[in-house]
Amino acid sequence: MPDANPRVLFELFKEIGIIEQLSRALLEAQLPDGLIAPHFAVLNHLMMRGNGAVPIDMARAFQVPKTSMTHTLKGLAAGGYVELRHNPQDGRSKTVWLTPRGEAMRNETIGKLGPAFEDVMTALDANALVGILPKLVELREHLDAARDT
Amino acid sequence: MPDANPRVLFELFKEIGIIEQLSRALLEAQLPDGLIAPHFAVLNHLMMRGNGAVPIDMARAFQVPKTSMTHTLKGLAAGGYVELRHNPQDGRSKTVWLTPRGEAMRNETIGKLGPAFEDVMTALDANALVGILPKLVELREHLDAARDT
DNA sequence: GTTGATTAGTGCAATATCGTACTATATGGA
DNA sequence: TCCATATAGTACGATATTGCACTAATCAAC
Repeated sequence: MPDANPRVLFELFKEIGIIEQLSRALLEAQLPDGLIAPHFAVLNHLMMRGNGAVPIDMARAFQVPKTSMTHTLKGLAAGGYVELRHNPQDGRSKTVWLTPRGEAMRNETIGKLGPAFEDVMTALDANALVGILPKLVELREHLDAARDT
Repeated sequence: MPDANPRVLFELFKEIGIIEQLSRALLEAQLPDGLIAPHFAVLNHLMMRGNGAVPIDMARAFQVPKTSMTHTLKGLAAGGYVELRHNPQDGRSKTVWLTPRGEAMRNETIGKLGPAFEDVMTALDANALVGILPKLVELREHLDAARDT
């Protein structure tokens, strides 16, 4: 009979916290100097979800305050990785656009992570690893829903 | 045939990052004003691993710089949750001791988290959730080992 | 024992996160 | 149209994180 005590959730969250820390370090080791994980997350978001996103929408997607997003975008723009343009639909807001430099950096970073990622996949039984993803998604969705209540 | 492409690791780490963020918010909502997750982690560590730990050892356990540990301990000591004593074994270092106030606060915080944790356990099929823990431990251990190379 | 190298802790500076307050723009109802 | 309310972005201040440099204590080799 498995241990279904809520106490194991502490273990689960502790492991997740450590993995987050280690994977973030792995990513940031590949990023250009001065850029950190949130910068990369924005580039990736623009790439996957479409260029020209509005800052407030990204702040909501990442669940960070809009002031944090302002700061992150300022860093990316200073490095020439994104370009901020006026939003023709709404004079209060802007739109964020990947530059070729930003797109290239994002792709190179992913490429640099390849070997480490392949290491994980071969060392840990890829199928079993992929198998836990749905459960993590479920957990994330539950926490996300509970956040409002 | 499952998707064993290393790309799914991005998904995995992304979910883990979000869960870390949400669970940290859940914890910090229960902590006294001015205390955050690292403070709680120290109290918990002293409780589980034994009172009187040396700061540098905790810094290593949490894989944070020793300056960060100094800062965290200063906050806990200012609130009266821990007490710093000289280390009779080593004049360079100190030892960290839970106060009754610190122990009580840690226990109360865990108590306050109970309902939310039980929600998760009932909503998500506790057995399946517990089942992913070994795989997460494996992943953490692999990343930890790869950190040095 | 003396001395050079190592280690624990902390002050300081640079940057990150985020709450508050403010400005500019947009929206919705009279 | 006009005006009250809401929203997007940012400046600013408080606190967190962390690298560098320094001090004090320890350790190791002689």
